[in-house]
Amino acid sequence: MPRLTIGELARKAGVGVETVRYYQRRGLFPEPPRQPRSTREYSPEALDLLRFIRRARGLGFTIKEIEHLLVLRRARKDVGDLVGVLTIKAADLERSVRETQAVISVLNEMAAKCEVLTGADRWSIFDTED
Amino acid sequence: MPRLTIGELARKAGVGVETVRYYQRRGLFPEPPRQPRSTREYSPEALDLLRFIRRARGLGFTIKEIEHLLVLRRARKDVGDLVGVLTIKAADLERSVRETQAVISVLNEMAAKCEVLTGADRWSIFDTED
DNA sequence: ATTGAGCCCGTACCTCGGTACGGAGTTATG
DNA sequence: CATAACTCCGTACCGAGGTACGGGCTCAAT
Repeated sequence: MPRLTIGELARKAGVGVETVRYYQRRGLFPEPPRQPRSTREYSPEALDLLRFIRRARGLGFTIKEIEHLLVLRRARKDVGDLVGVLTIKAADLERSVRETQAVISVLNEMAAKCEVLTGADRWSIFDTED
Repeated sequence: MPRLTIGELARKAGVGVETVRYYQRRGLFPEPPRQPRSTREYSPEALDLLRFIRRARGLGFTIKEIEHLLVLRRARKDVGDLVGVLTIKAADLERSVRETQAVISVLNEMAAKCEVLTGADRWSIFDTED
């Protein structure tokens, strides 16, 4: 059972050492035992966990949401709402995509309006009518 | 020519008083003259300006980008790259939409995979293969 | 023996766009 | 004239997710 130092762990998971310490401070990541003195010794399970966190972060889950995921994950069964968590997150992202697309439309309309105006009048495209 | 206090100005533009002061500190918004002593007196042009800033913020422009827009706007002519600014911003947002959509796809695939797994195996959907 | 790497810790700092606080002075209304 | 509402200013704080710093250890190789 190979034990890892924080530096090895961080490298293998693709995050920074400071990030691991940060996750520990946040309580996302349990403090590992320390064998001789001081230096932390991580098990391969810790590496799995850290990769899980990294993956979830990459999927847009916040630290708080990951805390929740980890509670479920630690339970190791009865994960009936995992699909729910994924679809809710997907729906969240879809909502933000739609909002952004609305802004894109406005910008494109403004650009079109802008083309038919000249000089200082162009700035009128920023006017609101409410 | 009605002069406005900071509170009136902020209310009419739909932002907070502190926000106006903040824009002033950031140099986005010029300090208005002060007639008798202390209180700022804003012209209707200041209201236009503040509404412009608010509108641009709503369209996803950062403060720095707005600074740039304001330089162009103050020039009051030769705004040939205004269309460019708008289309670049639209393209930025489109890129971020595409990135988010990719994540949504992954989440949906994960949810589908999850449905055919049971118990703790479900967590394997978070595994990466690189 | 002496670099140098890697680890320990607490704490400060970063971005971004504000928001809040608190004490003092000023203005508007009754 | 009193009281409320507004304004002034500097500074601190928020959330989110880290990142950096600096002093002090220990360990291995040169």
